[in-house]
Amino acid sequence: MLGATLLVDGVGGILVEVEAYAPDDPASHSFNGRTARNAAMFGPPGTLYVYRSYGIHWCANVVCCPEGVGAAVLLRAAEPTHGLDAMRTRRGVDDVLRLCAGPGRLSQALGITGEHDGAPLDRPSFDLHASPSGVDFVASPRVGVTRAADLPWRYSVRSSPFVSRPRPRA
DNA sequence: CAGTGGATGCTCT
DNA sequence: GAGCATCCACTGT
Repeated sequence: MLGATLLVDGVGGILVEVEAYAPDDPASHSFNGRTARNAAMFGPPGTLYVYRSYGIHWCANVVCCPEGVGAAVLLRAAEPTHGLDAMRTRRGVDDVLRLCAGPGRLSQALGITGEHDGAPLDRPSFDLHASPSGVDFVASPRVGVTRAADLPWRYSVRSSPFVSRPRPRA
């Protein structure tokens, strides 16, 4: 996922920070099995899983495992490349470094909401372009999780200024 | 810069 | 009724 370009209605950028959530992972929404909320996590690869965070924000994940497994990758940050004006309007922020730096911010900038939960990414209005090979990345602990906090499953493009805070080491 | 607290809704106990 | 895979504004150095 790192280095891939994700666009929603032509607006988006290059993914520079993601987090993995596995089915046997106490921090994963799928840990206690399938429910109404997490059903999209059990869909086929390429399915979008969107949930509401802290009552306010939307957070977007991409299913990257076979159907029925219940695993997904949280999209945490992107480097804005397409539709900067639309993103600035949606975010109410001018600084390009803060448009997509964080899962709630990224979803807001790309216009992703609960209506997109369960949507397939290989169809309009989405565009997902594969990353170039050989992306240089760093692994670090996941942000904001209390269970399985030791797993270094937050992956960031090394030295990218577009990642969220707290900034990963090296 | 670091630390604190409020907003706010839904899921699961 | 607790607990969030968060963000922003505000405080004090």
